[in-house]
Amino acid sequence: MPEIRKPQLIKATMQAIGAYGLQKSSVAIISRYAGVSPAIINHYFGGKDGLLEATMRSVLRDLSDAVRERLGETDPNDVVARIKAIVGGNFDSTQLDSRVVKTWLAFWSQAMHHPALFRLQRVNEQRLLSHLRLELKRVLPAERAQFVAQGIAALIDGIWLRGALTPGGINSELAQRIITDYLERQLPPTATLTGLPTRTAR
Amino acid sequence: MPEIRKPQLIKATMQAIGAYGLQKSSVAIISRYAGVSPAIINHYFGGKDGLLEATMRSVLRDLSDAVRERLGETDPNDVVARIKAIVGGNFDSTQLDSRVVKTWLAFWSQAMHHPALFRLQRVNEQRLLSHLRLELKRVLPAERAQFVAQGIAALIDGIWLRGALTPGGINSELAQRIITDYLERQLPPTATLTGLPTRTAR
DNA sequence: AATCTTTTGTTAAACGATCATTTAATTAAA
DNA sequence: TTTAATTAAATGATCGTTTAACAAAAGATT
Repeated sequence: MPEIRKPQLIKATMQAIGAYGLQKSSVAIISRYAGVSPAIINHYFGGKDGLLEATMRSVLRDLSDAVRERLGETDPNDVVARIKAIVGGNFDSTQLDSRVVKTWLAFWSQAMHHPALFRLQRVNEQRLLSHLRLELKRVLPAERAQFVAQGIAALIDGIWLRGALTPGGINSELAQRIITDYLERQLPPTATLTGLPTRTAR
Repeated sequence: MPEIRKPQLIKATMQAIGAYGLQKSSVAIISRYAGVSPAIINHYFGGKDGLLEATMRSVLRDLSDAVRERLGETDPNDVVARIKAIVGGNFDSTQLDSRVVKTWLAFWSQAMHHPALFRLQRVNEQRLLSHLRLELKRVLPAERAQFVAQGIAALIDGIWLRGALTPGGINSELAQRIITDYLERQLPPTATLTGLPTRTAR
């Protein structure tokens, strides 16, 4: 008895949001994408709200997995490489899919009026910040590490947000170039020596 | 015959979005905030969509005015001061109001599925970028100016987006400190001499 | 093995609520 | 007297959810 319906409905939710937006993604439309009856949403998720919350959890987990996987392939002592892994995970191809981007943005604005979603999103934001701060504290004073972590986090979200509005989507390569450039200018000159050669051009 | 209803309804729209979110802001709720009949929305805006578009135009104009006003009080030759003016305008107190922030975010996610709103938001994004690029080109090579402008724009949007999710709201002072720090590290050493003393601590 | 019973998964249909918009009437202004 | 502003009420559509019934699978009893 493998649970086939739940992931099926979550996928259908993202498809619907990608195509129609959250506002117009009724249970009728979502269930049509999944090829099932609308009533089944209540059976498995207790209602539409439960489905939306599960969908958001799924998106958050995908992001978390992408970051964790890249961190796992990184030398634990190479601070620059680890920060690049975190950044790269946030611009992973799975996160750039148009349906995922639209789902993210829809939940972001929805979260402000929905305590359950608000908590989820906030935990996610704090985790990114603490990941970054943890690495930066190895090469910067604590206060400065916090400051730079906020800068990097803002760059990630800002580039992502602006890219969501760009017809061509997010330019992952440019995004990482901007953030790497920021990072290099914030690190003390000695810190970069332990990492890979980071300067790319010019 | 001063047009009293239109601004009244636009204000009511932002109040409703701030309190209930865009999804639950029906014409009934909005008109209740304005103390008028729901039917009047169609009379003045041709429908709910027209009201939403007018509301977004209003928000965009307020931002544009805040930036323009600050630029007007700035020495045309002081590049650093002018960029700080642009940044400061984006973190003007009128833009930090909770209802405005929620309205912004609601429209941002709505824009992806609404061509009229999409165009408005995109024009706004491009204008910020070109303002920044114009100033930066006076102290940096064109290609580099474009690069840094994208960084500053991303920082503005990213800090603003993250602040929207923070219980305490946006920390305007910290926001400007992060961006100023970024700017200083991007400018050639000579360029900062024309501006005010910018280094704050440490 | 075969039949009966129970549980589980699924749906069609109906429900009341709410949605944006239109119509027709009323009030106020010109 | 005409025009403009405003509304109450009605309209049809769509919303999320519930109910009751059906189909399929699993277990239990002969």
